[in-house]
Amino acid sequence: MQEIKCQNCRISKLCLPVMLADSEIEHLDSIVQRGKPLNTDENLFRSGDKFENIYAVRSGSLKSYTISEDGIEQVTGFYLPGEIIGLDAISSQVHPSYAKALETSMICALPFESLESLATGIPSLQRQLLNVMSNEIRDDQELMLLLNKKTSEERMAAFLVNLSIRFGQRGLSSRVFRLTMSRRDIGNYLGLAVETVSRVLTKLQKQEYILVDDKEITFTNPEKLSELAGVMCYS
Amino acid sequence: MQEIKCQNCRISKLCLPVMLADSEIEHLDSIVQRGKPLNTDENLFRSGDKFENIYAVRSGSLKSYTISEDGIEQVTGFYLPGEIIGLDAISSQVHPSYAKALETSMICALPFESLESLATGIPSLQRQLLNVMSNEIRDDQELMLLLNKKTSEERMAAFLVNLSIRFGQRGLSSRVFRLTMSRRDIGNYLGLAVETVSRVLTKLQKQEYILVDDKEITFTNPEKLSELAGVMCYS
DNA sequence: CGAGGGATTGAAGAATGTCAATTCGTGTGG
DNA sequence: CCACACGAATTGACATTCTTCAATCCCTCG
Repeated sequence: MQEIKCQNCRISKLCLPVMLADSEIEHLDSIVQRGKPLNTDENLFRSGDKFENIYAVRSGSLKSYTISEDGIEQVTGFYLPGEIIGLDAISSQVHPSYAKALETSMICALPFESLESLATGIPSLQRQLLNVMSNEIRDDQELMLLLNKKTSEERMAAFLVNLSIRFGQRGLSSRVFRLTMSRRDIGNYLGLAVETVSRVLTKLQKQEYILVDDKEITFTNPEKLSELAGVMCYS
Repeated sequence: MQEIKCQNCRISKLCLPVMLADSEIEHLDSIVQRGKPLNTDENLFRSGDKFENIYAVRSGSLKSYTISEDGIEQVTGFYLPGEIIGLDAISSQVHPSYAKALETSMICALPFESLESLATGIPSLQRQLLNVMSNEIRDDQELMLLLNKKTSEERMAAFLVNLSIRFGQRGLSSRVFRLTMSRRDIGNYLGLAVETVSRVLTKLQKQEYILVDDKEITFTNPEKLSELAGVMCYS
């Protein structure tokens, strides 16, 4: 079996190596640490952990979340292969959030110190790092609009369309896909009660926009769904 | 009158120059462009504008906002002296949001190309840039929790306490301060109707947590207010 | 086979939004 | 200089969406 390297990683074009020359990718690859797979419900890191690495998802999916003083959980994002986790810890040097695997997942750890000094010598890497962070800021602002101004249906539609596009970018079907997160996680993320998520999904099904089979979603009317979502801005 | 430079800027310790050596600040200062003041309601940039600079607030205050396809405005943040605007444009090279002055404001423009190449030679500047972005990501996630899980009172309290702390950091009173934004902007930002903002402010006043005189807010019980806010995480 | 968590569905309740009227302050033009 | 108009803010009455509580179903796992 071939060794896993950035050079032969199928999703490198969605990950940090974008825009890097072959020799530069080799440098990057040399600092990447690939551990054993993370099992479902295992934490990649916890709030309060010392910040040492940022992480790229190689396969599987994760959720990030914070827990407030009063113990309320807030899901802040879902991460698919090629996406970067842990950027919110850079300034404080301590993770302010948690990250947990939604399914068995392979993770690439990038020691931040090494990455930072490597980036000093590779402008396009430095740039890509800023790009990834800039995207995250933009997406978070999009999400704010969603949470502030949209109805439960619009939120759900936007969520599904967003996921669909991201699956598509990763070579999977954007029409049929499996949700790896629970209804509870979705509701938490979108600011809705679990029951509301359920209701909205059945309603969207009755309108024949989607087909719901437990975790499996099929788009039967992607146009209408996108329209309802108000065409979110994607990375 | 002394020329305005990063070296003698009172808020440099809150801005990009943090952690920079004197000689490095001089380098940074050399690329900073300081234009004429921005008047109330003037736009610093608009959505769709080509991305050329990021901006540091020198004095005054601004709001950033997006406008969705259906014309709905979403206020995404308020910026005080020392804070950096425009980071969400880095990856797309086009501003995805608007920025508008809430009062007469002085702005420092930092040509991003120059800043980027300067950062390559000054690791602590590169680092500070990442810090600022990391902070913004963290704060946005905090805000998400606020919008998703908190009542109107808690949101308002969190908003006021956050502002209070930021004013304090800038050498202003954290007990008495003036809101530069309208009730409409506050409501928009917090995901509340203007009327709700009004009602909540009067309610907080009746509970003797604060004193409201139009735009002027006085904290009469900061402890209770912070408690209600759930002690947000600040940068 | 039983237990438990996830999901769905129904009914009732609460928080916030919407609509409408009023006040207040400010700036503009006669 | 005053009157008027306009927008911002406040307050009340009502409507709506979503939440909460509760019961049931279903699937998985021990």
